[in-house]
Amino acid sequence: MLGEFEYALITAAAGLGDKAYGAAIREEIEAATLRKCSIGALYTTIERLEKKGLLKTWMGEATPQRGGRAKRMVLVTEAGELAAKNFYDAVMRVSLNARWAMEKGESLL
Amino acid sequence: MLGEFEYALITAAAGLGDKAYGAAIREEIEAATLRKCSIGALYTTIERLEKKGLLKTWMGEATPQRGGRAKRMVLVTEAGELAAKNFYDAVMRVSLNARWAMEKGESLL
DNA sequence: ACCCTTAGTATCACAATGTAATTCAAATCA
DNA sequence: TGATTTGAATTACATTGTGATACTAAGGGT
Repeated sequence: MLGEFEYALITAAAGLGDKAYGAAIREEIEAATLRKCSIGALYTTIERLEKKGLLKTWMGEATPQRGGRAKRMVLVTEAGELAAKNFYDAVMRVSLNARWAMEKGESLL
Repeated sequence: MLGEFEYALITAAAGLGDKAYGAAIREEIEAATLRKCSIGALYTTIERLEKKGLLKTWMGEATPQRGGRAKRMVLVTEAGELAAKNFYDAVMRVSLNARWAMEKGESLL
């Protein structure tokens, strides 16, 4: 099963589409999470997810701008999307009947 | 931050109210999760959560039925509920805009 | 030409979490 | 008494999460 950070990373990458690369993903995560995302967490996790086949990555070209170093581009694979969906569904299922999950009077059936 | 299993455990215990003890929680988790919950996962996690003040536990009386051994009763503390809520909210926030989280045409705003 | 700043990636070591396997305890029932 | 049943505890190891630190290359200013 995915961990919470892994889930956040996949979701961020998926949202960025073809603009997904390390640093951008990091910003996404911080925005969505409201917490710092350390460099170590980022690249270590990217590597692990790639090893599991949930991401595919490759080095892009360096861009012609100050500091424009080559980027590690990231693509979420089918397996990656599926894993994310499973994580999400699992949390939803567990949260049925949880007080903190019931807002707006939804009965969640 | 809580892990996913920790979240499931707190949620199960909260749902069981004053009937929350090791074995019952385990069944809850398996039902909600659709996956096996090993004994080790259970008690190790209970212990860790208690150490962090998210749960309180104590030994109950042995019940007068075959094998009715004393139970370790579990109560979710305020801090525990808060942590669970935070986990849930974090997942929700991260999942805004995620394709797999948008069902029923909700725009999620 | 040289150094500073900037955008990025890479790695290591360790902490926190997740899980299986195995053992122990106490109570009934035959 | 001893087999059966409910339930808890321990051990050891795998997986995830994270901070600290280092590295690389480009542009800009002087």
